Amino acid sequence: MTGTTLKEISKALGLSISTVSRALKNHPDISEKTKQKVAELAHTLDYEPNANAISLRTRNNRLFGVIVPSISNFFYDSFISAVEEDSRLHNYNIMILQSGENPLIEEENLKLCRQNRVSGVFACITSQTKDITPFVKLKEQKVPLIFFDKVPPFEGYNKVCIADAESATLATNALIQSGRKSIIALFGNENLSITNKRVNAFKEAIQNVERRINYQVVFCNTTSDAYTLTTDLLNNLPKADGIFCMSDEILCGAMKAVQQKNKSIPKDIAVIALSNGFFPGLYFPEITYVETSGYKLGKAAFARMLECLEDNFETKELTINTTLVKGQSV
Amino acid sequence: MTGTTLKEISKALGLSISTVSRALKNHPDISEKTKQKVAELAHTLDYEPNANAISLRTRNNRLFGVIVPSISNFFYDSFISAVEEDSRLHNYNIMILQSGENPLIEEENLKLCRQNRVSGVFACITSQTKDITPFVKLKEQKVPLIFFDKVPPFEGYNKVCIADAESATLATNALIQSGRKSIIALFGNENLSITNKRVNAFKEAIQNVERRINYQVVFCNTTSDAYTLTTDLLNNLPKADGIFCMSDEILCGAMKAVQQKNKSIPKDIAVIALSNGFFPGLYFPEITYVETSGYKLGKAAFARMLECLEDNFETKELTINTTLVKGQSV
DNA sequence: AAGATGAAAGCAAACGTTTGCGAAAATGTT
DNA sequence: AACATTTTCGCAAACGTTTGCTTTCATCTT
Repeated sequence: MTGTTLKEISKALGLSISTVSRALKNHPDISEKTKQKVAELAHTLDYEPNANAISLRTRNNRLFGVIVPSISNFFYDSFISAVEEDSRLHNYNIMILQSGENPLIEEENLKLCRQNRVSGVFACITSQTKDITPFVKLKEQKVPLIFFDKVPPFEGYNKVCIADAESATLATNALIQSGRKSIIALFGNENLSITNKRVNAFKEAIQNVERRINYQVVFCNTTSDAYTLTTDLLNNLPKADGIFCMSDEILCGAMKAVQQKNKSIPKDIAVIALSNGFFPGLYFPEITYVETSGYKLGKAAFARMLECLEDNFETKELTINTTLVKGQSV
Repeated sequence: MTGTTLKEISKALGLSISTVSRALKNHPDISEKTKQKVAELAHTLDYEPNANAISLRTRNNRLFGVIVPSISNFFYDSFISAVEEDSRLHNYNIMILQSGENPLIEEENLKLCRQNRVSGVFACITSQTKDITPFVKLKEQKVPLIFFDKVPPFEGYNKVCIADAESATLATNALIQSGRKSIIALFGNENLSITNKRVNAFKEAIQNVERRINYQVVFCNTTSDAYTLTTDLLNNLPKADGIFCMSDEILCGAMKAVQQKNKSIPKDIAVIALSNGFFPGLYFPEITYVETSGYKLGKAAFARMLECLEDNFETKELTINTTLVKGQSV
């Protein structure tokens, strides 16, 4: 029922528990002969160390908490995959927690992390999160905390982000260079700094060009927001010839509206998105996008975590570069 | 660093550890006065019980393992959400593990579950999984195991599945009733029983109708498989007027091909899918689908888990009904 | 007033490991 | 042969809880 223990093995072999423990860990103090015997019996008895006991004793459970608004999201999924991959490599486990855009659940999740004495936490805050004191508690307990993607607007934390401004600039310039004159620009939640950075970069890119370019900026929180807003805008601005989508969710909504209007891409209208790459490949023609790679972000976040585990004091803000991936939509 | 402990509270208050422990649990043996004092200090000291110590002592860590091929999948995501929701309600945590269609990682994940002494496991096997002895170990240790969706073809296990045959029948009949005469039928991995059940139901539904209906069945493992195969078939069978998609992955691939061919839905060709509902809503016109709800599946699986935790012996095979959700694609 | 009752709290063992230190046995050194 | 050294192993405490049992008082009963 509860699995073999060191005690059982030690009894069966007439050894002490400590000897068995050391034998299994290949400790030099133990002779090859006993190591053999122990290994054998452990195997036939299907011995599996009790992770809880180990964590308790060593005060290190080799577990990371990963907190995201939702796992139904290819961006976070790829982030998680990257973290998971590296965790496996370094013999860590991860506990994935969703906060569903609800700060209360987010706090619950943090409590879970603390109660499980995780070795570190990767967190992407919800767009509703104003108060980050639950996160501060972690910091007080010296458990490394890496914010990623959606990060709080405060100093003194580790942050790993997409190069928000750069990515928006890249996308906007692509639209400009294809000669578009009237652009619908769809952004996400207005509360987030990630959104504002992108909006500003978008506007700046447009102002940097001599030619006069019309644009309309709107904010939408969901795919269906994006759909209805795009539909409206397409009706009100019949001359619109370009759509800028800040995220995959938005791209999906916008594309539905474009399909409904029966606009031809890229002849009638160009579409570009900041994206992880999955959704753009789903459409025909494939959507041109600026890659905001959750995978790369995850790799960077993990590397930073490892640094923190060694020397805990400093905090850093990192940025992941982005690249334009050409489809046929611009 | 390591958080407040009962010992610290007890010392500060001149009480014994056991008294503090009982006070925090509202045990009747403890007076209201001390309960107050303890609660207060615990709060100001930010006491959080050490989950590892509790699990070790009580041999019950209130943790479920959830093993899926991938979380980048709306079906599994919604399954996980359901399980998570109910787990939260019952004060359980879940450990989400991806096996990435790799039986080796799947086994690793199971080992993790065993080492963490989880209270139960929800598992969806990979399409490559032939050998289920790692799962058998769990059974031997009397930890409840619920297979869901993709389940092994053996007796004596708890299984919770979509009504595979029924869903395929429903979808096929919808195609038939709209008068389609030449159907492209796209299915997933041929190894899986889930696939075979659906194929058979599809064929049967077609044979049950008097009218002569052409069809072509193909198997595809990925979205891009579905895309290329659909493209080919659309070329070879210009008369094709219906597409049956066994899953969301397949739907996405097929739709790309349809968009490329510039076929009009539903005039030129009807499209129907077995789906969780997310992707069908992304297209215009919205795709008609038979709802194979991961959410409902999760709810059922959790309920079954709870039953197992009470009386461990029996095993059951359950089935979730499906319903047709009308879009404008048929 | 003496024993019985009950309320409130403490003792100590246990969960399964890890690990510093000491003990015993085997080997080496002169 | 006597001592020093090394190899091999065991003892026991600790990690932070929970819980059966005991102890200590204050309160009732008669």
